[in-house]
Amino acid sequence: MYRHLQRRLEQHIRDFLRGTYDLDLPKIVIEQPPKVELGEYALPLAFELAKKLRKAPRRIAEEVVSGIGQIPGFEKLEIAGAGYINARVNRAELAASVASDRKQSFPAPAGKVLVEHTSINPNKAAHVGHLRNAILGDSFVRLLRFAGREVDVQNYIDNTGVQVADVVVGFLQLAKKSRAEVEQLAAQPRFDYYCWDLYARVSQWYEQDKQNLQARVQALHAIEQGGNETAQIADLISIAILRRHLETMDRLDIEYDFLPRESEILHLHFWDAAFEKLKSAGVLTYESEGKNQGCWVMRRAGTTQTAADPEVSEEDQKVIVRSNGTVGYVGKDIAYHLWKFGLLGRDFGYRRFYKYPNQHDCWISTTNGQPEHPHFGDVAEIYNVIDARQSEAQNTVIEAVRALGYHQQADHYTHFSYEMVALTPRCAAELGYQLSEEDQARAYIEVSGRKGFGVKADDLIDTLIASAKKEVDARHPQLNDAERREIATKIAIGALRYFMLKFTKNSVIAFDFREALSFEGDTGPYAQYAIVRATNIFHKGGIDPESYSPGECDFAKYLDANDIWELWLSASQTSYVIDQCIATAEPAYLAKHAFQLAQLFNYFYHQHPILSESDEGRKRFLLATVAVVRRELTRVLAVLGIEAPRAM
RNA sequence: GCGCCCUUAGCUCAGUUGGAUAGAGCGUCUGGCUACGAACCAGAAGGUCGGGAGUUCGAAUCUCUCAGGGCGCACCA
Repeated sequence: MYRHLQRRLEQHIRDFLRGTYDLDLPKIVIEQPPKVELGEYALPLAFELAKKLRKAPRRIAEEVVSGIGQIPGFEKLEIAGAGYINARVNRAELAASVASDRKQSFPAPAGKVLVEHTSINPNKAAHVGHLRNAILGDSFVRLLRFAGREVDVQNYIDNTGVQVADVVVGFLQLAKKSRAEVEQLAAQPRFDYYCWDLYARVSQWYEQDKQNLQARVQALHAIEQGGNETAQIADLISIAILRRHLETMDRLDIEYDFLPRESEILHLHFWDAAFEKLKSAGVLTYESEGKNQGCWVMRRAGTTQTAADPEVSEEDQKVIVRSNGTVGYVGKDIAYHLWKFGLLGRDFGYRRFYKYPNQHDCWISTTNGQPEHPHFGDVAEIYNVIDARQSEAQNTVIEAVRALGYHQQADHYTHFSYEMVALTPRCAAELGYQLSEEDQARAYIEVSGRKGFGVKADDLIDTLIASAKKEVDARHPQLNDAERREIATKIAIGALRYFMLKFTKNSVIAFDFREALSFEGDTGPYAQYAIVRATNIFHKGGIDPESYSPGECDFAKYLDANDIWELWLSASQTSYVIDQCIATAEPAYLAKHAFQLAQLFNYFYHQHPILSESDEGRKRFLLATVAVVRRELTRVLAVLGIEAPRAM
């Protein structure tokens, strides 16, 4: 509703400027005044126009205010300070509209959106860094769906790469396991933890003697070729670990629609199709001499062509096809992304792989698939949730798409980049890792799967649940254990998801148990608690919060109070904030909004006793306020993937 | 060496399109539960927005420069 009024205001301003000054500004800045007393929208417009119109800002503001006339939904425009134009909405009208939850429909852009996230190498347990990726990605999916977009969620599985090969080497060379034994181990509940340790052991083994790296090369070869025992073991491992990852993410309500695997990109020859296009478009060039002799290369993203040297210098070359004829990761990624946009002319085979408790099917790629399957790919926009370290590789893929002439697709290819999660030295010490003096002095230390250094996702979730459970046990002894566990789980998920979302994407998270385990202040449970409080008011009053309607309610009479009005205003902004989140690819703004709404509500809750209110009209109004905040906060948290428990 | 990112209160972070007195949480100190449950609320202390220059009516935000930190720059993925 807030968003709707803002657009209306903007339109009236535009019409006025065009009619009076014959001006068409590229954008009209509309913001919120520092205090609600000043109004709901602020326009610094007069400052910008002062020079253009050769008039004092205040004078311009006066002309706008007196000339613009009545705007539906608005009370009036006012001049403030040196020339701000503040707009006051009709509070009662806006409140009535929010209370009845009237939706202003905005048509969503056409076309499907593809969000790729998680994409963990299927060779070890997921850790905190992967959680940030998955939670950011899943929340963005929810944001898009809230805005009415159709979204495909994909999780790319690199099942034929070095990392899987390393664990295969671990099983064969270090653990001396047979295929049957690996199969048995893979059926164990925490097979991913076993592999976590084994992977670290293999990495050490390589360091002990560089000769050992031969084993990796051989395993990698065998896996890529397929049809042998090594490849079968690799497949066994990657499938089992993948299932574990899906289970871990399912604990956080994160689901996927399709799991494209590198093995199919290889076996279905996606690269061959892409290679032909890239060659004929001249995107790739063959190097007949120099250090990249015998390779097909393209210009690395971020490097620029100079007039003096139109050829791509060796420094700026990215090898796409190696001199032995095999294609590297970036090449496969180009092919994969042409498929995403429906430009490759080939498709995966599909089969069902995983069924979520809600009956939703997750599909996986295969060479010979089922005839009936959903249509994946062929989308209008893509978002790749991949950490910032890979931005150069991502940009190279985008540039390849662009160089093939697909400008529109390249413009709708977003590297949803985020910074890593690292551990504080204290956290590392708590986990029992020995740190060098140099590392101890750092603000944070990068997690490393190779070193087995990191906090495993399931461990973190378990710790959070246990910690929440202790609190719930103490606060709600009357509930049975299953009920308390259910509540604790929701609190734990709320805390974790919020923690990963409250930081903006380009801030490195220095992970620390103390902060992540906090349930107070700027946390998920704080917002959940506000909902529980709101619900309790209704329950104590014997009213159903979902169906509550204030009936005749004189909003105008009660909304003069700025503190309560601020709460209504904030509650009306959900769609507006969500638009901002999508436009900037930044879910953190919604987390901030949830916190602010909860904070305003808690203040209100403290200031205004409701059930004991003797004035019936005022009581209805206060209950309507609670109902609206509860509804909006629940909605906002749902977009963040957080649910409020029944009690806290 | 080249490229990208970061530097805001004791700590951890917001500040999206340049705009009104730079905000939160935690921590510290003070106060508030006979309850719509205090996982809460109120108040206090705490800032040369890394340094410098520039653009602008206006800069934490844009440009340049210096300093410090992080991450990339494989015929790995």
